[in-house]
Amino acid sequence: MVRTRIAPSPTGEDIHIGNLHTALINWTFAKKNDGQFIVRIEDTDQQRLIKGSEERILKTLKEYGLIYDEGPDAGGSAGPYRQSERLETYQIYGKELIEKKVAYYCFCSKERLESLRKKQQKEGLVPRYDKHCLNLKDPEKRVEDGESYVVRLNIPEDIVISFEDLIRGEITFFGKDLDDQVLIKADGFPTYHLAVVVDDHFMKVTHVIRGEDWISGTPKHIYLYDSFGWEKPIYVHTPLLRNPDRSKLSKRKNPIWASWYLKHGYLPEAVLNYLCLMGWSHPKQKEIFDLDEFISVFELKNIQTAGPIFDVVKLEWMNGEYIRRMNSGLLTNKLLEFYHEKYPKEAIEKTVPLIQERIKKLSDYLPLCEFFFKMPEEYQADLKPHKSILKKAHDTLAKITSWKAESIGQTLQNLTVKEKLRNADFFMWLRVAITGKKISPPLNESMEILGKKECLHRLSSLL
RNA sequence: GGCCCCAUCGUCUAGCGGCCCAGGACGUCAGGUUUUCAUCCUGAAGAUCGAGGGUUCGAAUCCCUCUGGGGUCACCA
Repeated sequence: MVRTRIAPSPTGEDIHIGNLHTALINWTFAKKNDGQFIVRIEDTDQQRLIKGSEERILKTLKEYGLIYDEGPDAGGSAGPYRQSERLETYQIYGKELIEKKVAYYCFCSKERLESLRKKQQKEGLVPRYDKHCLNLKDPEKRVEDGESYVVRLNIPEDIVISFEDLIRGEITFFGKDLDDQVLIKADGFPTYHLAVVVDDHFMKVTHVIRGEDWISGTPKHIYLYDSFGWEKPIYVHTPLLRNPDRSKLSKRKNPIWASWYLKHGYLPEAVLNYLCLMGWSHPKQKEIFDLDEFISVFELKNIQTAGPIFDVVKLEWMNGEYIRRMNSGLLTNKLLEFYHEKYPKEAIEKTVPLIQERIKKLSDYLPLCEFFFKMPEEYQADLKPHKSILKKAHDTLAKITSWKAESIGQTLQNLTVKEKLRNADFFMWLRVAITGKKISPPLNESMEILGKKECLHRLSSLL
């Protein structure tokens, strides 16, 4: 039985787009194998906790349609799914490690650690704990006396730890390069390294699919699994999404919160489709496909190891493709929802055929179509020199009995011929007069939708 | 800096020893259609496959070295 998981920590505004990427892979792999996809909240850092973060992460995940089988608000037999609610478990296994001499109590002060680190750095050494507390006489007594302590992993200097990464092959680390990582902090909370191993084991996670920034932490996890005598999961370290300068995707250089894209008019299915293409490609080189298809053709082994740049331009193109291929009723509803029903459905419905091929994001709609809902407040061209021709246009249009795009167009066309005007000039003036803008949906059709009365009103108000 | 990961057009990628003097997509540029924009159509530029050595009859594909990029080195995840 395949069980995958993502383990976001509620220390940000929302789920990171990179985490959404790994969530997508975890979810897809679970689906493909009729397995379960779990969300576990890693809230062991009490300092960095952000209120409301967990709720937003879970909400965004749902908005993207990555529905989890088990999680803090979904239940499941391996719960609780919030690490802050599993503290006793970590305590028990921390003790077990101490008994097995795999871990030890450490009473060093922050100050000592700080000066040790400074000294090592000064000497050009890698900052590492010096095992100062490894062989204390009676540490249990000091713990019982209430002295502040942490529990550290005791990594032997001469050990060689290797593990197999499904897409990267064997990766080897040496004990001398690894630090005696803190497993249980002074506040009694575990650090990531203990919690992740204990939880993945008891939650029966079979495949640990996470970002490559965790590779260097993995040997510690391996050492813990071996010490407990537990079966290890299969590891897959996915490539990290990058900024255009190839550094790890960051807030400064990119919108990183997954919900940002939704708020700015991107469709969840388009974002997910684009994410599919980050470090993976369709066997038939297809670029646009839905999640069902992704599930059926996806293979973990085909994930690329090089870190891809997250290119918003291509994402926009893809979003535009999704909008283009959508049926117009659906697009109407999406727009209605996107603008919180601020505009009447019937009105949006009529305009959709005009703009469906012109917008790439839902948010492109309003700048293009706002003139349908209200008079232009400003005009992108000076119409004063063209008042007389606009007057003629007004009077000619006033005579039209059947207010249809075709007859409007024909009437205006005749006018340009009669007045010996260039189409491009005349229609631009009229376009600005009606819409306020130099760029708009097709003019005749727009005028038909606006209605005769409103069009004449807009023209006469300029005269 | 130590350790680890990675390396094909600007970007996402195809490629698993001969079908590749490297294919597709985004983007860019030029032309056509069009009353604006967008769409659409046609075409073009764009990668000495990071560099240098091997292995081989033959290498983008295998090996080594170097270079470059990235990650990680907390009582953060």
